[in-house]
Amino acid sequence: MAFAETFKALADPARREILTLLKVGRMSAGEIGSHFDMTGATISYHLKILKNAELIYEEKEKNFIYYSLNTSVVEDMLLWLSDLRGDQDEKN
Amino acid sequence: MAFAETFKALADPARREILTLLKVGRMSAGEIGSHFDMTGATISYHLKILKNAELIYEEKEKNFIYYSLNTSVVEDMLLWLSDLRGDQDEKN
DNA sequence: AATCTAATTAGATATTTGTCTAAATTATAG
DNA sequence: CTATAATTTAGACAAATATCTAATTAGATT
Repeated sequence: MAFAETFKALADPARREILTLLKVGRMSAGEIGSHFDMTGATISYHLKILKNAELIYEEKEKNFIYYSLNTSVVEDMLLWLSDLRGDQDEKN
Repeated sequence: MAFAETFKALADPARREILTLLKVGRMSAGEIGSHFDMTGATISYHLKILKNAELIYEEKEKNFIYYSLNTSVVEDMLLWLSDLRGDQDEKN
């Protein structure tokens, strides 16, 4: 179970920012990197962690790699937190 | 804004376990510790991180310190994730 | 085939994190 | 007011994390 990995992936601000960027739609690694003051290698490192946590997936196309958000794992986080928060709002 | 702190607090499995224990009700530091194979000092360290993240709060009573879950910050996490997940289920 | 481009991998390193033992704190109970 | 109990704080340290530069891989274009 990769649940622990997912929480750890979410713990870094750069990675959360990447996920926010991907809300709009898929983006190449380079495009993602251009939003940060970090080397491509570092971006690549963060993308790998997000990928391992199954928070994003990649599609290779030409010589670009496009990344997209995988909301189904976000769904699992929501359930865990919702359960933690308790029953005061059972509609989730 | 302690939002980043909260995600980091949630990243550790022992800390998530502590939160789960507190779902049932408040518990003293020692009682919490008895559920783990760690020294009291280490439990204290984790409690401090959860407290700084405002995921729990403490009440001193006699010579015990009782910890309880603070669900309002959990609520903030839920909102962030819900927004990330997108609009396919707007009821939250 | 040679070269250029996008991205990743490898290796190094400083910082952060989780853990321990030992000491200090704080309140209760004799 | 001293001894005990619950917890935290301090200091040390190994492991994990985030970052960089340099090298490598995989495709695309000429």
